[in-house]
Amino acid sequence: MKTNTYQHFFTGRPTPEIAQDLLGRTLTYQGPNGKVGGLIVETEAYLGEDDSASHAYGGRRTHYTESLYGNPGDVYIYQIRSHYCFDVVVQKAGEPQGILIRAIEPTINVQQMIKNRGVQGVNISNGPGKLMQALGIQSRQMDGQSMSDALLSIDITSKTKPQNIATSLRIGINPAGANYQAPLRFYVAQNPYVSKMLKRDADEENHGWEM
DNA sequence: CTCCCGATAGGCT
DNA sequence: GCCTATCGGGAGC
Repeated sequence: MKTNTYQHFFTGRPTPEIAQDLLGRTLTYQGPNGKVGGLIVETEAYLGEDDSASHAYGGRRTHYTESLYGNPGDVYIYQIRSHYCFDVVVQKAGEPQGILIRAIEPTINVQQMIKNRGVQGVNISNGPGKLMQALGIQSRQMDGQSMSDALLSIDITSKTKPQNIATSLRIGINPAGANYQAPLRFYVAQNPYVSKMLKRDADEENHGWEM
């Protein structure tokens, strides 16, 4: 049962562990121009009410953040400036933890994603707003839906194993107010589609995946 | 390549 | 008005 599999995957272990386990799994979107998607190469964990960087900090629960409080495997889509970003909701309902998908390596219908973005190369999807534009998602329409029946989903039945997983502080959060200085950003070391990637660190040979 | 700044949209207090 | 889990362009190294 797909629903139960989702529940099992997205609950019952620490959010940072789930965030790492998402690396190398395939994110797909069944869009109006066909299926598009790629391998997840970068994630960030947001730990809910006690995490000052979380939208649910201090129990903040509004119409806008409501879907963070939903079931494990639900979609949380929000907007920052003119960009849309995507979280997977994790942990049990009512516990507002989430994992931000920050970058993917395009693998499915790459030409369509190039078209959606208007650029080629790593800039197709090396950032949370960019990957959403690459997929062709430019609204909050799917916010609150379960991935088990949404057009947007993650294949949790298989993954391409990263050779090495690197960690860092999260990007773009206010360091002064952050309760969590912990390294809650995870990425596939040497994968060129990771955001803020230095060119000299990118491995053009195997993109950081196990062979 | 790295740093810095302005643009831009929507929801909150 | 204020804030933000961003992006892309431009200046300077």
